[in-house]
Amino acid sequence: MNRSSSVTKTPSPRVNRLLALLLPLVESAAQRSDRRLPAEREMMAHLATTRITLREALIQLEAQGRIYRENRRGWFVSPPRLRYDLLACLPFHEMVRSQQRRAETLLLTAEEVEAPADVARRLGLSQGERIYRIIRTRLVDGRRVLYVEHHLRPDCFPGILNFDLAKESLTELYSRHYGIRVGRVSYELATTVLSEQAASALNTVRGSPVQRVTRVNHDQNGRAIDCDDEYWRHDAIDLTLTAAPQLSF
Amino acid sequence: MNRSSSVTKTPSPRVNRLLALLLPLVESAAQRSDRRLPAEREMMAHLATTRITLREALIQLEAQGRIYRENRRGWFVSPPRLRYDLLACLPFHEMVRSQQRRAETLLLTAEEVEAPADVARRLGLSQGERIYRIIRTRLVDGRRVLYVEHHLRPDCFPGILNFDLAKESLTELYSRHYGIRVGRVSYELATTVLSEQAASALNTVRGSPVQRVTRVNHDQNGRAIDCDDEYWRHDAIDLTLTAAPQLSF
DNA sequence: AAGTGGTCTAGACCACTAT
DNA sequence: TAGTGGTCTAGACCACTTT
Repeated sequence: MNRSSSVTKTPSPRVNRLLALLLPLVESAAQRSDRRLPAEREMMAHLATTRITLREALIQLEAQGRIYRENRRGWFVSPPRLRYDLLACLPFHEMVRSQQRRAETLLLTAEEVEAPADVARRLGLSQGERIYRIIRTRLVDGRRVLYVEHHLRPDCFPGILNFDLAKESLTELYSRHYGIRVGRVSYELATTVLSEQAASALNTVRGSPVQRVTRVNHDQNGRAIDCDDEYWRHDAIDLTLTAAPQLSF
Repeated sequence: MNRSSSVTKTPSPRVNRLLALLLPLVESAAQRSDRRLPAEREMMAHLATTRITLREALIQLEAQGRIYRENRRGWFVSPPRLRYDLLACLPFHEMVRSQQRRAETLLLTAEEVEAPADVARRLGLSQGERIYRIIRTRLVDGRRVLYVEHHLRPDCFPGILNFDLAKESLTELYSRHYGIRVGRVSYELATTVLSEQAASALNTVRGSPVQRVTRVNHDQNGRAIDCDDEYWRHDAIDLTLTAAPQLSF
């Protein structure tokens, strides 16, 4: 059988054919309540290909944001994305609820540690100064989509580690108990991969692509008070933002 | 030989070992003028592994943004990232020059076409209306880092296709010849993969991750005048943005 | 023509999840 | 314990780039 029926120089590789053949499987899995795709060996037999080749096609679909995997559990069709408006600055639970989705938060650790170099730089501290670090996993409709590390200046938030950090919004704690309101935020966005720890917190695997959102919050007086490192499953969000351009520099 | 000397449940897989072994190679390649890594088969012999396993490690490094590939040419160490301030709204050449880098633009096509559904939606047109589409590839220091499709409302910019679109900045054409200034921009950001066409324009390959930046420009009166679909090699940019949060919705 | 990465085969064993 | 995905082996041929 001829792999390329057209005159293009590059023959359509098998993976491309597979991508087309997989689409109906994806669509029918999207109808199922668990959104699960058939087992790899099943698809491999059905599509008459090798496991490595099939997996390459699946990884393509994952990179496109159409499917995702849970470590050693299987492949699933991605639910609709959450809209994440960078300038709205909504607390996570509010953002999720406002879109008729269900939010959950798991607290992994909350402790005082030495500031890593990049955190110290962003908060204007010297390296080795101590900060509060809060690590959480956040879920939307039961799916783990976000791994986030918060780093707080302890002088701004004494005793904050004693609150129930799985339930409370940090933003609300800031204003309600510390009288601090966020006056300016700066973001840094990049595509990257998860650390081993973050991957296991998201039930996923080393290689999957993620969207990193780094945020530094400043108070009303322009002082950096905390920063976040957010790692989102990239298929889970639509980052948006609307603004009038700054006229100079 | 024991692959895991600690008590962790997950044994460190070979790919992790490879990643560590590859770092010195990456560092020494970063010194070379062409920034090129050794050939895969050479590294594979040097590191005593298989090509598939080696390639998996390389793809990891690519996903981390440390190295990149050019189709069938080889692997290279990524140069320092370009800072891309979303709110600065600088024209490409200016943004690049201001960071002491060298910018180039290649014009691929400039023609009138029917608006695709998503473009029509973003510009507030009905599907099938005609628009100007300009497709360009942009380079930084000789490296192809950006594939961008512009879609323009023809009623705003009659005759714009006759300008030298490889040299001229669209933003400047807008204000100089059409008296239009951009009053508001809205962005949508996502991680995705390249189409076949975009991949070949960037000398890269189907699977490589890219950062997509979609922008809709509005004029002083709030009317959508054009939109871009930008596809950046994800290791080429640092997206940044600083703003005061909006107080309600 | 030689060398490069891109793709593919046909298996295998392992760690972990689900039952 | 059976089934799943994760990892790995040892090759092969092909399209394209470079010499």
